[in-house]
Amino acid sequence: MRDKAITLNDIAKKLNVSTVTVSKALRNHPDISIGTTKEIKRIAEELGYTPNIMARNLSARHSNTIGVVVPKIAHFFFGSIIENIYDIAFANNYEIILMVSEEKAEREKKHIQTLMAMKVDGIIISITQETKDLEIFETVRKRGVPLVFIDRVPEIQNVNAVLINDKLGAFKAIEHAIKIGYRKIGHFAGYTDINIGRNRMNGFKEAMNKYKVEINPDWVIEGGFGENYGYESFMKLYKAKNLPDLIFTVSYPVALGVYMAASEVGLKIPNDLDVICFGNAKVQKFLSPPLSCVDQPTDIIALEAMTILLENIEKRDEGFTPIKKIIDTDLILRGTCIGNGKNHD
Amino acid sequence: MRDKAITLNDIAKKLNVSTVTVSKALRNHPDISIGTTKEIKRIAEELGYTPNIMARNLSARHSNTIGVVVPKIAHFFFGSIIENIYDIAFANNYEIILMVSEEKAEREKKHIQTLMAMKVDGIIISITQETKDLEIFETVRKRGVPLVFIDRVPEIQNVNAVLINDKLGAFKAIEHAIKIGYRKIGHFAGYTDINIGRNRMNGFKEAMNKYKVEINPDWVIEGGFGENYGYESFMKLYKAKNLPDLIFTVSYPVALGVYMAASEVGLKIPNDLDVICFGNAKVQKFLSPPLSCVDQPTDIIALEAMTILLENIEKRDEGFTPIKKIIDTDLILRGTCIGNGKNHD
DNA sequence: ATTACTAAAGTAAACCTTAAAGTAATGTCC
DNA sequence: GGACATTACTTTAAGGTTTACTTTAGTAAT
Repeated sequence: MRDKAITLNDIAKKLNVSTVTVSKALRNHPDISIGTTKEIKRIAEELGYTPNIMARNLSARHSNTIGVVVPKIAHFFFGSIIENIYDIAFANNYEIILMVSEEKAEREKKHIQTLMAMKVDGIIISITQETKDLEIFETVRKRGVPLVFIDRVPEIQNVNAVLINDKLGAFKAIEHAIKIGYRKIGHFAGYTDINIGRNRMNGFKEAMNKYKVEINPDWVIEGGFGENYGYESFMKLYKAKNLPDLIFTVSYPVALGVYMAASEVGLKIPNDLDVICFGNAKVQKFLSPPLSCVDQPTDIIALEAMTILLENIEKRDEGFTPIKKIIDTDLILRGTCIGNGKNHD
Repeated sequence: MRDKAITLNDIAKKLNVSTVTVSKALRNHPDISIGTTKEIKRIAEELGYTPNIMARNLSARHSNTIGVVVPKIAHFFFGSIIENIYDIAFANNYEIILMVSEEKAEREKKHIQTLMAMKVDGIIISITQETKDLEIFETVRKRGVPLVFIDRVPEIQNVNAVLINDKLGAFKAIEHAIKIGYRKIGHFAGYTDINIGRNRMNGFKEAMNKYKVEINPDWVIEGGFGENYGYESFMKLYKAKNLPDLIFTVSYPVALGVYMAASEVGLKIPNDLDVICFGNAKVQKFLSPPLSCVDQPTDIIALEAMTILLENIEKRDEGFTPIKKIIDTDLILRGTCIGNGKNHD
């Protein structure tokens, strides 16, 4: 059934030259005369030769491949970052091996091991919300595999990281909310075990403290980054008849959960309850009402991460000092948190 | 800087056994005694051995890897399918190499070549909207690489394909629209060069014909699957003061473009203009109004595709007869196209 | 005519793993 | 006690490519 793949050797035999000559010719090596090179390329084309990348990589001891590990993929933030990473990789002649951890630390660890076994030239990773065991990252470092964290970073020093200014972003959102009159502000905070959750929480607190607005602990709920968590947290407060006027959510899906819950119980956003979230997705402007948010520029994150990684790969034998980039956010105001809610009774 | 990676040989030397003994021991081969196996595993662990997958694959002449090529990734439909494919692959001990063609045929071709060079065991692909040159697929077939098309399929016979029943899905939507009273129905049809566009168009026409509703050619516009195309098509009709009462869009992003344009010019959906689309995304229920649609079950598509592919891989040397699966759709009615628009003046 | 160099190739070895075949020591059976 | 199995290894070779080194023939310089 399966045609045996054409190898350098097949071409060599056909032309009565050595394998190495063919290998060199196809790579335009000056050792080989122009005539021979042409002839070899002609035959290679004719036979439909494609190099065996596994053999090439084994010989070259690297793979021209970058591993990317993300917790989720059917999610605008990661989808968009990944797409940008692919573009840059493609332009630089790298292949991407994408792994999806599904927010599971164990799976993440396995993926990283696989990537190292595949001899990827470098790794870009955004860790799961439950990643606690940091040994694997130490192993990566020991092996000298260039590594860049994006967005979600574990508590280790001296690593490359491209981060969002989560604290300032959250601060800006809450500051704005207070300025337009809100006082009863809640925060659905995701996991504060992880940097993004923790820093957004800190930004929230800092703004509240700065403007001397009391934080009601009932309104600050931790749990996760997904829709269901937004839904459940809302319902918990609703059943307790203890809703704030504005909820600041740690992510866009959490806000979506709130939207869904609110519509289910007949509360109107932004009039009965207002929402603003961290994280921007294309569709937010199509929601009812359009959801205001703190925007994280995914293209810049991807570009910075790839730039650092490619540089590290190039200089891998010299060693390098870790780079930490912190990307600023913009507050995007749409149909929520703009002063038409309960702050204006 | 970089620790040289530990190989089988390093372990072998340390224990004064042969490389092959180590290789066998680590794979629990019965040739090796329990004691030796234990000892070898202990040392392997101690040294932090990870197998070199490239060497293993070169030796095994396959890669335990599946290539996936999609036109887009930051898009709910593909994101969701990919996520499902990853899950199934992970459960079956396969790695996924994901390539994103960005709707560019040339890039797609290059990706497929790369995947073959990487000796992937099989390929799942959804082609770009501009793919015309089918030679590359013939090459894949010749090389005996198992291949499954999903959703978007080129015009070739005897290939594996998992398709949506696009025609019937579109028919159902239009039939429903006519039954609730719509007569002035337009269709933003994407590209009809490709099966999904063509079949949805056919379903549209068939329903219109069956119920003897006239098709106004001005309202049937081709162009693409993205938001901008929905936006522009709408604006074209709006400026010509020639809008239908209902627009059936070929994709969910196109509908989003219509939403955006409509809100920009101050038209209310569904009252001034109604919309229904092909394709479901999680967020549609959060739109204003919630967008009704023809649902494509991404989990089933992924499962069917992977099932066919894995079977093909297993039986690759025996040859196999191509399988074509056609997945049925459901009409999901939310806040649009439910009989509260212009059909009811 | 000898040395020195260059162009265009070839040979050997390495990358790391695995399958297949071989070996030596021990055990089993009638 | 000779034929045959079994156990626990080892050796050899193969997978396809590349890098480093060597060879050969021809040209140029002295």
